[in-house]
Amino acid sequence: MLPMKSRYALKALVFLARHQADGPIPVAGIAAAEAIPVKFLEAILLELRNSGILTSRRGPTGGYQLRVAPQTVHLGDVIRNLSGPMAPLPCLSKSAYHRCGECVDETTCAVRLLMADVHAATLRIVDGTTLAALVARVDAAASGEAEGQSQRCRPQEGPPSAKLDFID
Amino acid sequence: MLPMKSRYALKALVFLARHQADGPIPVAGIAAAEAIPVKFLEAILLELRNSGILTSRRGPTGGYQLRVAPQTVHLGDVIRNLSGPMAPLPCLSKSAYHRCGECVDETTCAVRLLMADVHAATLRIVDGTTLAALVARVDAAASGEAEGQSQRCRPQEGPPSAKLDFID
DNA sequence: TAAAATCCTACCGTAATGGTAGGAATTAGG
DNA sequence: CCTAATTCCTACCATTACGGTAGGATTTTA
Repeated sequence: MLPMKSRYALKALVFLARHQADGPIPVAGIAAAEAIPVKFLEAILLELRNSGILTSRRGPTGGYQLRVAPQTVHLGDVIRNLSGPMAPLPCLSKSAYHRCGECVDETTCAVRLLMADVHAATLRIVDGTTLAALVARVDAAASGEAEGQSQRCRPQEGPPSAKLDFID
Repeated sequence: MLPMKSRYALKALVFLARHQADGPIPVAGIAAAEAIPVKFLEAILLELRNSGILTSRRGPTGGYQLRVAPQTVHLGDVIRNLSGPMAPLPCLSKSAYHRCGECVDETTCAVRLLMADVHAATLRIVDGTTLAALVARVDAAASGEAEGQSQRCRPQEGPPSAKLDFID
């Protein structure tokens, strides 16, 4: 299960990406629009700011704003920042690796071999999708809704991305 | 994180698949070979038996044994049986669906659109891999270890599997 | 009948999750 | 300079899931 923290963060980021032009937006506004507990969202946006993806301004007319372009925000990094590594096994995490303890031989561990594929597939999606791409996809879902055409997730142009070095 | 319950189960099943010819194998034997807490494994194997994938015999010379062919055991079902549905969001689970509560419009929910892909990719792997295939892969890893050739997970012959209806 | 095994029920400590409470610091507008 | 709106920061807390353990009842073989 993706933790609420990450769910709320993604929702808030999509919202902020949509309202880039409107200047800083207060937490209360986002919370109301997305039905997220205010104080909880407050803490989440603070973390996102401390990790460099948001800017904030205090006082009246203050609020949060994207610091970087939505095209440069990789969703995997968002999830990682808030909820830690996503590896399904400790021995598959690059950033927080540690042996499984019970594992007799890591290179021939059945569980590891299976979950390595799962992990790789997950990373390819979450790290291969940017905030901009996600917003585009939501738009596509909104307009294509009637015709029922569910579209793919990566409408990103350019060469199929130069060897991303996925972390976790 | 894949729960220990499922990890242990997968290890035990691989072990049992390897020792199919040896008749029933007592819990203590598997636990010792795979470094799994005995009483915990006891409970796990019991569940696997109740779900129909293992047979048991009591008393001396008793133990556990595969009830079905390893080619028919889909690893996704094993995980589901022991640890419940794997959907990363409640609204993506077929077997335990329920709305996210905070979700304003489910069909245009950004989080859902993203995680749907992750979920699908995961199911394609865990439900597309059988116990037999996993054992084969471990063997491949064991022999290919020196040459360092990491091989793919599905050496299954036949057409690319007739529309599996993945559950969770 | 003794020993080896499965089977079953109950319990339990620890950590993570999903928040809430309360207030301090900053800033804009009047 | 005062007030109100906002971010920022520190604590706390209830509930649940996880990863087991304990103890014994039941079955079966030798």
